[in-house]
Amino acid sequence: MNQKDASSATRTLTRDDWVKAARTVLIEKGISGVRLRSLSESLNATTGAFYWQYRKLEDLLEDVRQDWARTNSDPFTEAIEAAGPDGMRQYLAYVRVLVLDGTVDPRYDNAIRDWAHSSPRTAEVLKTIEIKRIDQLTSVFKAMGFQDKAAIIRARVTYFHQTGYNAMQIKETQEERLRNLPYYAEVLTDSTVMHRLPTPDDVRNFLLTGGFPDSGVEKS
Amino acid sequence: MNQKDASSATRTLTRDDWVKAARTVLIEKGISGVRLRSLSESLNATTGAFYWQYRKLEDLLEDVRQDWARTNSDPFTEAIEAAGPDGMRQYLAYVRVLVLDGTVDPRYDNAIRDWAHSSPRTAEVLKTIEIKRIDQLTSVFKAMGFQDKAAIIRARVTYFHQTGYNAMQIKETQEERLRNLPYYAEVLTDSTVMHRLPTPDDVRNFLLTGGFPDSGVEKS
DNA sequence: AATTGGACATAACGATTGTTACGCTATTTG
DNA sequence: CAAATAGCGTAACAATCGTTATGTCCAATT
Repeated sequence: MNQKDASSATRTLTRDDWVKAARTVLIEKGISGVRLRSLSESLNATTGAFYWQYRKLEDLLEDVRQDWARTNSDPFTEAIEAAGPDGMRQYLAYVRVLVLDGTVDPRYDNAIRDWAHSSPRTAEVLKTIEIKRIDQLTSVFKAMGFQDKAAIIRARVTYFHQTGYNAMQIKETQEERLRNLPYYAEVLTDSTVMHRLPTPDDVRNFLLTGGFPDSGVEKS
Repeated sequence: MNQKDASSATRTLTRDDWVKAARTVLIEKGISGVRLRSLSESLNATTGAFYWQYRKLEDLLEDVRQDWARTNSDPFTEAIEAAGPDGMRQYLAYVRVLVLDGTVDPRYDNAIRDWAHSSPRTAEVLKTIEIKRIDQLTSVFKAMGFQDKAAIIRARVTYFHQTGYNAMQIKETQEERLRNLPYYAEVLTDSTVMHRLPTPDDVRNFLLTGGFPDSGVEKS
């Protein structure tokens, strides 16, 4: 029943293995599913192996929090910064990461938010990241031409909307979601440019190219 | 150390006492805080008292789910139905329950949503209620004059927005929230009528009276 | 070849969980 | 007044939790 498989070399679990395992369980079962013995089982190891890498469970959990802070925020930051100075292009980059990229897992956000209700430290990390995200969106809407107050409000509605959408585990195909996008975009950005995109593929291309490559994005 | 206080009559705990205690802990500590012994302590009783009222813990938890389904949904239903046929008045009634009434506790919603991630039965109850709520909001926006598709989208944005707002435990005074309301309302309903309300008290009165008592609500 | 140390497995500890069996008491019933 | 039952308290059960002490094996070093 011992591990003699997986090549002949000595198995060496890394901290990253534990973080990945914990993240998977956290996402699928919530923080109450993150137990030392089941974690160890999923890695074909025992609790003794864990305490070789970590001094206590809390240390692993802190690594998970930091992992989330990076993997679920950096893609947005990078995409928006790469979109240039145009606000609408920045917004489209944001939506592209949300809908088309596979890098960000919204269920990870949900799990962290749930966890935050029973863990002050998690709540602290969450709050820090959320303030960063909303500030980011605020600057996007300012770049679109909205005044300070209006930009803050739209950033909040956009972020709350996304949070609520994720929290509800909506079952939609990507096609449906792309088809609905112009309607959401109209409410959130007050722009109707995306209504000129009749098919989901049009919407997809629009997001991937960052808007019409010829005319740019119009604003009144 | 026995109970000889609280008048001379025999203490008689009801199922409702247990439900209320469980709800309080659920809201403040999450489902992982709902433990038999601490529940019993909060009622100055022991676990033996619990098993006189319930066969098992799950039976109490089901009562909590049903309690939530009622107390956090009925007020919206009643307010909207009492608002008459005008869509904007219905929307204002919805917002009034949300912001001014004290009957609905948004943290109760959060707790249930968290719980749903680790409890399939809770997820089932939650989904049922949420479909009901969005359908309700959809009919409100239809009454406002929006076409089917647009009404559904606005209902979702509104509900997701509310869900996200609650999930994030925003710290705002009621005054701030009232002051922001016209901006949110503009985005969600595409109406600027509430911008004529300069002070929080104006917004409050507007919500309580269901709109301008003289002119009604204008639509193009 | 003998020794050492890294990378675990094994097993047990105390604490806490839901649950159950049983004992007690005050009120009601006959 | 005696008996019965409702309404609990008490204590122990097995299961599970994080944690620790100790044992074991393979690889690298000397």
